[in-house]
Amino acid sequence: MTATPAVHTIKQVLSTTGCGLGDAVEVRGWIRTRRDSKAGLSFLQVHDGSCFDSLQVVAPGDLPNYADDVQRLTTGCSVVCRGVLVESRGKGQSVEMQATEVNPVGWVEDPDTYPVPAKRHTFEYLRDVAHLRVRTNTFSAIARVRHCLAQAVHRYYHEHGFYWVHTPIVTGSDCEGAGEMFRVSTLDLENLPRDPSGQIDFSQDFFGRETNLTVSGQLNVESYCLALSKVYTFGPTFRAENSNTSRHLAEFWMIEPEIAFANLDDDADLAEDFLKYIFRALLEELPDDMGFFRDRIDATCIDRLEAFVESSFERMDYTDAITLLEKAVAGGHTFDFPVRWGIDLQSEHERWLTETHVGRPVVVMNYPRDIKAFYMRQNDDGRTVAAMDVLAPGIGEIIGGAQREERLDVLDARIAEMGLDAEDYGWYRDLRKYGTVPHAGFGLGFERTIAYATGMANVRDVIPFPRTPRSAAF
RNA sequence: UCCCCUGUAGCUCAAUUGGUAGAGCGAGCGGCUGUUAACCGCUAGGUUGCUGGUUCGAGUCCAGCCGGGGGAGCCA
Repeated sequence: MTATPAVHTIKQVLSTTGCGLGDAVEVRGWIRTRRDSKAGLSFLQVHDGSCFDSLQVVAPGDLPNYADDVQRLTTGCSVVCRGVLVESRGKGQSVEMQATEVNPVGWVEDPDTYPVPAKRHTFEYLRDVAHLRVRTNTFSAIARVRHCLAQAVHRYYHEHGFYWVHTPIVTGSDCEGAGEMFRVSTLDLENLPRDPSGQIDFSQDFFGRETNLTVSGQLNVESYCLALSKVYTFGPTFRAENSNTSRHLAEFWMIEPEIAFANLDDDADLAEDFLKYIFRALLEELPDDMGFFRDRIDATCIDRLEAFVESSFERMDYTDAITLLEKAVAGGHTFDFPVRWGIDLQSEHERWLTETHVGRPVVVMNYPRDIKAFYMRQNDDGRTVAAMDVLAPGIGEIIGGAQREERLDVLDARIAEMGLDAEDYGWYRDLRKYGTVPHAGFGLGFERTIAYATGMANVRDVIPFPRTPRSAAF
């Protein structure tokens, strides 16, 4: 009576960790391809998501269910395989399983209609079958990269003394900045309650007020920063902007650290150190997946990340960036949008700075106050604020951050100047009344980070189930 | 929201000045093979996104609608 073989992941089997050649093991997964040999055996490529590579399972023709089961296996079927690990006699893998049992678990009922057969597909098509696209090489690799980077984010902050703060998903609308938001309501859309003046009566809504999905955890995380010193959020955020680009999602994940007793330079230091840390982790932990992206998606992605973690970010003042752009124009370069001090940098300007002029990430700092948000700290020159954007080649703005205005009188003046109602910012102003300190933070778009790291061209393909205008299937 | 491109077999694409809708891949069957982007043969598979218009005749031209992609703006 042979003992039941121990269950192993394909990652363990291929790296012979916890098992070795000659061991009897069990693996569980899905068929990628089946190749029959009339020598009387079949080769099954089995993947289970534990690593990039699949395991070659050699099913001999004398298995009792060879004709009834093994030869009917098609791409997508799930199986439990038992057998002995042996050195492969073929090329393409060093270890394979000589199977003693191949047990189908779930069949593909009609191989002709299986949405992801073993052939090339466009990413556009695969978005229509997002529930199955993760069975492909590309999307399982993306899932592992996403996990790796998310773990690295938490590890970095944990190791550096930051606390992860769970800021709310549903927020009162008062303290949010500009930008379209998704309303959260339990009111009956067919029969909205009205007050005497005919306005919708939100006092009858679930929260007794207007509420929306968060567009940023920043304001909330500032409050925790001013008690815990170093904090961050990492969670979903929602923008109802009708943005149709390869860089925007209606639902995306954002990382927002906030540090107390800190200025804009500290903020830029943090951004640089943090990004290098997570990319270094990715290069070290997922060489196989990154190798796939290099070979099939973007030949330069590994070189780019290696250069990224080795070189220092270029830092320049907005004013100097404008001067550089003006010199480029004087030298014959043409932009669609004119360059002058005071404009917000257009995508073409940012691309020129990071791709053409510098060739690596650039931190642009100290923007004109008139084009930035009310909470950004005013500089002594009276015309700029301590804001920064990190621009990366190929993806554009990846980080937006600022030192926050910690002086109540200056903040109030700014609120009034922008036509906002100070009453709406009561709790936020309290943070300046009671033990205020200089503090700063930034927001990093997680999907843009993944796209940058892998060379994937569209953020819709680096999140499992993308939400975009007119698209929320699954 | 604006500009451009686009919609033909399960998927990726052909189809000349408007004139009988094709191929590759995938799938099924057979052959061959310790195979691995396999290879060879056969077979199945289509109201050409929808609605209307022009025409003897529309995949092709026109209008509207719907979907997809790229860019811009906004931003992360």
